[in-house]
Amino acid sequence: MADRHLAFKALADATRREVFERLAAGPKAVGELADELPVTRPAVSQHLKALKSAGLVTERREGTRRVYQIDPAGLGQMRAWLDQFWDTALNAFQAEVSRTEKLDAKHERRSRRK
Amino acid sequence: MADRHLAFKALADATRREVFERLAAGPKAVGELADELPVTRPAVSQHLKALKSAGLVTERREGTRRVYQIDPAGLGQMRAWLDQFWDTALNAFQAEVSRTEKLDAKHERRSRRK
DNA sequence: CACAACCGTAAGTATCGACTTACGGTAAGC
DNA sequence: GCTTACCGTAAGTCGATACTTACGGTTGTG
Repeated sequence: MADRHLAFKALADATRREVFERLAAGPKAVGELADELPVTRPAVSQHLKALKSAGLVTERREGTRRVYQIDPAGLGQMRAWLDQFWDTALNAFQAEVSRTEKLDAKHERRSRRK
Repeated sequence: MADRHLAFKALADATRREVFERLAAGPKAVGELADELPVTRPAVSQHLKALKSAGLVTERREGTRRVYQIDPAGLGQMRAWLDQFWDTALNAFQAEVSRTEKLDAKHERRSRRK
């Protein structure tokens, strides 16, 4: 659980990302979040459930309230994957650039010859 | 254009992420990608369109073929946002941790008193 | 000038998903 | 105990979207 797929899918929705960003400022209860957002409380509840199963937030009961909080582990894992992916992509990109430059050099020689 | 929303949404789909990851190894044509994947060529074409408008890949015509390639800029922008977000989230998290520790200390004193 | 290779788009379909209202359940205040 | 506050889940609805097949358009090849 809490794989990349769920994390990306969770952050893909605008409202859910909004919820997540508000939580980044500090822990909040469900009702508080719902008051700040243009959706109903159950909608926020469902979004929080998705974020939780993605490993991005944690839940804590505080009396009758449900306080949600960001889980740095989820973000960190996502960031780590993105970093690793960034390396291979950049390498492939630069390899392609140098390959193209060689071709350009050939063309250069050819056009200079005529 | 090419905002975070489009990038996250693009990477949220499993097939599209698969396409993107194959492209990370090096540039490929549409047909090549379709051969390696369990979907038809038009489907791949549509996914590439989404990735392109998200700023994650670039297109290049090579004869009758359409070669797609990763655009490091898109990934970098995404990574930058995640990094910035990571900072604020971690700060809020640690602030919450120290706040909780204070409360725990109070409880500690109280229980030691009885 | 056909012919073939390669591809994007249109159109249709079926599933997914984000939202709502309605309901039930648990903890705090009087 | 009874009410109030706060919340999660169920059920239903409607739009988004990920696929498919069908079609047309452009570029190399004989």
